[in-house]
Amino acid sequence: MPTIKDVAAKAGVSTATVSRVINGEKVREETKEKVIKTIKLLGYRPNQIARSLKTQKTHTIGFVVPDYGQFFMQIAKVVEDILNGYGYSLVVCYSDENPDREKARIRMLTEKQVDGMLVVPTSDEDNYIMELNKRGIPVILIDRMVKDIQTDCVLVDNVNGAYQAVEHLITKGYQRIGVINGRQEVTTGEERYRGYLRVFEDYNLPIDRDIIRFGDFSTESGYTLMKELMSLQNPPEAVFIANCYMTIGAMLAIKEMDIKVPEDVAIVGFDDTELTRLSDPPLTAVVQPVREIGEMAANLLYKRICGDMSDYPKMYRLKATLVVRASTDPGWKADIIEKKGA
Amino acid sequence: MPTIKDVAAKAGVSTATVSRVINGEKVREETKEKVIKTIKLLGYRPNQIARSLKTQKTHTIGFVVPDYGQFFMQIAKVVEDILNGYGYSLVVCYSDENPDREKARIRMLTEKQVDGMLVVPTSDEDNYIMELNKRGIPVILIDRMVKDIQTDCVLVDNVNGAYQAVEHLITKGYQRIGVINGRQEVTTGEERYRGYLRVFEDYNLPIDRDIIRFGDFSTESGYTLMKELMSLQNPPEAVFIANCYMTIGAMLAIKEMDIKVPEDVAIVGFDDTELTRLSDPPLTAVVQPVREIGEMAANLLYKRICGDMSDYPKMYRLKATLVVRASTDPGWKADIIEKKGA
DNA sequence: CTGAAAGCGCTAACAC
DNA sequence: GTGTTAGCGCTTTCAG
Repeated sequence: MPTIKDVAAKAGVSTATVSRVINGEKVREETKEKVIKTIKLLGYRPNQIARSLKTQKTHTIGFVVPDYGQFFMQIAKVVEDILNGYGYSLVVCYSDENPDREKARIRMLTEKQVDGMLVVPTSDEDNYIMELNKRGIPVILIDRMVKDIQTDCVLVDNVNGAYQAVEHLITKGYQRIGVINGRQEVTTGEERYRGYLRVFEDYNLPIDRDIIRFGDFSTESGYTLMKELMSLQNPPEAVFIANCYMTIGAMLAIKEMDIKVPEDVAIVGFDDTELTRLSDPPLTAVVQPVREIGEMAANLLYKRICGDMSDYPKMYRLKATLVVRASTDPGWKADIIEKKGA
Repeated sequence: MPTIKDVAAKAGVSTATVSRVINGEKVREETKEKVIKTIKLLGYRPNQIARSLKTQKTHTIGFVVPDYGQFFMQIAKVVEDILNGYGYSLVVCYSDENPDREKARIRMLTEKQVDGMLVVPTSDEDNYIMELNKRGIPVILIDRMVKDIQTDCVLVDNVNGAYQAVEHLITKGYQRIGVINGRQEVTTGEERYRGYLRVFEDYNLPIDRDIIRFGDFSTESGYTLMKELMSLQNPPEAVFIANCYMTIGAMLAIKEMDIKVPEDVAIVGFDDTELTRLSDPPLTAVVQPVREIGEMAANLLYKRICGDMSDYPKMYRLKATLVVRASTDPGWKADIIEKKGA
């Protein structure tokens, strides 16, 4: 690998000049051409490590997701595209919904000197986040909030999303509406539960604790809890499930128990995947604006990296949409193919 | 941020000593303790960039996947876990099945000076791969091979996988068996097609070009081609679909056309996802040993990074397994829950 | 407009 | 066992 020195020597200029050419600074046209030619000739590529050491910039940004499932990876994809466009590359790593692991990953990213970070926090406490901000590393929270912390974040209105889901069920005439909640230590989980409760309040309906369950967002928990619910003496007529993995688990349970949807129990899930459309029956679901989430987050982060803190702390609250399908509507029929978003 | 110099000064030793302590080299116990105490006191963290500049090692490895779908992300997860264990971190990026983009990502990783790379090539030609190897950057090919190239790779026996699938169909008594192939410029696509053809040869059955289609691995192509097939005057009785995204597309088409599986047409797909189990009906599929693929690849790469080239070039060929479900067997009934692998 | 030179923070000979 | 010192490859004053 040739270095800037080799280029300088071969071109008969100083390393400073070569550096200037590389960085697009003012250099006499003639000199510039000579340098560029030599660079090509030697196949020279600037050493990013050396450059980073000097400039304190790595042009890398980190993204910590709880898991590598569709929802977060779709976001990762749009984030990566946008950031690539700005000349940054993305390091994605997963926390496994585990605050300790999350902290470890963030620490790793910090040591790698990323210029900024996107994180989906696995807990609503603990604020190493502010520490990063203090250290001058911009961080954008995605999807979930951390309490008592003022920082940039891109969120979805989960209360409203859940509300729509449950209200739809009520409108459809379902009475005993159960819920499989996600992790309450995380704002999405808590907010969706809140949305569920609020419908009952607004409609002045009684709440039955028996059919309210708490899972951990995993497929397994969805499976177990759905089995529990449907084994009740008086099982729910409809169930709202607070995320996509639990919905998958719940559907597996239903399949296994030979229960008819929506005749025996209506289902409304959260998040949209191919599965929602292909499952038997296709699922009514609250769908989140994945592309927008990614765009807002990537652009906001870029703005911060560029030093523009003008509207800090900025909070985006995007709206989710209810998509009705057969799992809450026996008469439903797919007439148009819904295109794959990813 | 304190530097090694600050620590040295405060502890009253030389930077060399501090460095030795950090790197676990022999230092008098007394001195070591003093240094460690100062490190803690100052909250010192070694600057990885500086270290990399000096040692020429970044302790980072790159992974280029065609997409962020379940199959590759499951592999990424096991790879990341293993590599993390060895003190390496993983940068995953996607090529979008596009050779140019792939080249760009590999170039980016090279400039980031990764210590090694895992790549799922998007084409069976073009060998910048060897260039990397020559440059001393170990590369392991995953899932797909590059022709005329001798290098480490972890593959699945696709010919055999497809063979099992189609043979199963024949055993079940299906006669007109169609296929939706993947990209033939990629070894998995080509091999699976080869497996399909070989069954016909072995069983001395006629091949009908009409029901052989070529997609590009995408959901869209699966959708379109399945529609084409089923709109034929004489549609196939069974279809083998060469990857999971196309299977999804095909199932969407089937749903839309109101075709019964397996009564009107039997389906066997490739790769296992929750969808295979939840779709209507659950899908017979060739499942690849995801965990093993990741383990073999990560460990082999680590070995290479450590300078052990003993068995180079090593080629692993793992076996795929056929899992039979209702899409080829009307009598099938799920009795045990198949646990989520990821 | 260009060059000389001083580091960025760390490691690794090489001395002592 | 520990210190001195010369870089790793680049950017960036500061002179000229």
